[in-house]
Amino acid sequence: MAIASLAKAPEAAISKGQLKGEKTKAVIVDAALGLATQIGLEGLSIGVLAEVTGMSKSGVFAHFGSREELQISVVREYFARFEQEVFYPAINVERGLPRLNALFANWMKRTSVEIDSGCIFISGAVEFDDRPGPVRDAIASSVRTWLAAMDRAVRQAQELGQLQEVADPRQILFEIHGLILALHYEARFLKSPGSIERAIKGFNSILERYAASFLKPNERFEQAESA
Amino acid sequence: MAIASLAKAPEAAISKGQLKGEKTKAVIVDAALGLATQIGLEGLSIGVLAEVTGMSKSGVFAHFGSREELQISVVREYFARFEQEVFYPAINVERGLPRLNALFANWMKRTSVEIDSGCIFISGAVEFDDRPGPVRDAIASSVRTWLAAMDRAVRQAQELGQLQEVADPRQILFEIHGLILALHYEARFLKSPGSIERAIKGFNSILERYAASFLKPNERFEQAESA
DNA sequence: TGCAAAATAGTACGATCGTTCTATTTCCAA
DNA sequence: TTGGAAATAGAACGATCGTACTATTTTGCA
Repeated sequence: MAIASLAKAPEAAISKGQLKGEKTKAVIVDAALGLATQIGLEGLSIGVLAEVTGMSKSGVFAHFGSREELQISVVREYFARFEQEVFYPAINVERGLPRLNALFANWMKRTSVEIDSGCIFISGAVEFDDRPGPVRDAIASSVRTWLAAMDRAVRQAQELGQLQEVADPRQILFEIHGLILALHYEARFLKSPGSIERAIKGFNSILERYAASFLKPNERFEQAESA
Repeated sequence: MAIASLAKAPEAAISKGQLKGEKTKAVIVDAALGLATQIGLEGLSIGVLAEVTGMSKSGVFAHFGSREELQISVVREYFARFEQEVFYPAINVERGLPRLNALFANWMKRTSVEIDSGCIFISGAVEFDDRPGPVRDAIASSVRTWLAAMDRAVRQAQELGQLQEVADPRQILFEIHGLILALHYEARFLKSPGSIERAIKGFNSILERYAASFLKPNERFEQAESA
């Protein structure tokens, strides 16, 4: 089960039973994803992509029909991997705080990696701020889908009496989102050390502040591994 | 007194006693700033800038000698205005929590405007993540200068016994920075309503959490105007 | 094995980019 | 007012971009 209807499974299904074209398309998207995380979706160029994959410009182009369609494919693939790394492993964890912890832990793990590689949901948001169109829509709906999943986890923790019922889940989510964005900004751009620890500490502060009662030690976030 | 040594006063000193060239340079930088906030520093094009200002491409170009130098001029001008709007009005406010409140209030006010216009410190961070050079340096040093000013305000509040001495100022700053970034992201990109209120609420939560004692009502942040 | 279809390559286009070079215009102080 | 400097314009450059159009090669089923 995907987070929502946005996941397009056939995308980038490496090898197996697919026509040759689908396979090389997956290869191209994979290369494009690597490029886009580093230099942004707007930095993507079909010429460079052709060079990297050892193909001709028109050969690459033919798979997408337009640069915009290529960008959309990259966003979809990025979302699929995000789902795979961050969301899926956490839904096997017990509902409530444990799952919320797992979701945040996975999100942190991915953001930590992206300190070096970059995050399309963040760079894409800046690039397509003021530029309506299908690419912007793809990014925005991906992010909204993910934030909605986090929102559900917060509400479940409330229903289970682990977080205050009166707290606004979207307020909690807003503050968590801020921690991730600050981590990305201060670590990736400003290169200031200790950012990861500060994000973790901030998350624990939020949980403590909204906790229905005092938390047991094992319910606190300690760079926990998730299934 | 500037925040630090970064402010280059002569930049964009409109009219008065300057050679003609300096005046038109200021006009160009002003136009470039308007463009850059919307489409980013990388989106700046000398051709478009010439069109907007009614000059020739080479006429515009001659003032800077390179596109990179133009971008640096824009960053400096942006910082100068940020200083003018956010920093200066707050240093006349009483040290400690009042000043910290004023700094945050002004920062919020500016960020609120930038929900429509864009912020170069945020878009620039994304654009120059992985691109070393003088433009990146100009942005990073501007942001660091501003964050250092905020850091000083937090420490002063601690020295005055208004915030806990044991608290890490950089932790507090990290969380505040996250609120601003979340506001920018969720309001400007996701267009989700209520973001401004959530940022304010988050700021008050931070102050309450780190407060040395219970705060009097007038020390809480309520969209306060600053001198 | 053969043959249509799919996949890839080759080439060329118009546009835009930053930059250079040279000419022209405008300014401003002597 | 004039002359040298400063400011601006004009035209052209090589490079890169996305895309269209036409070969050519490769694939996979009958």
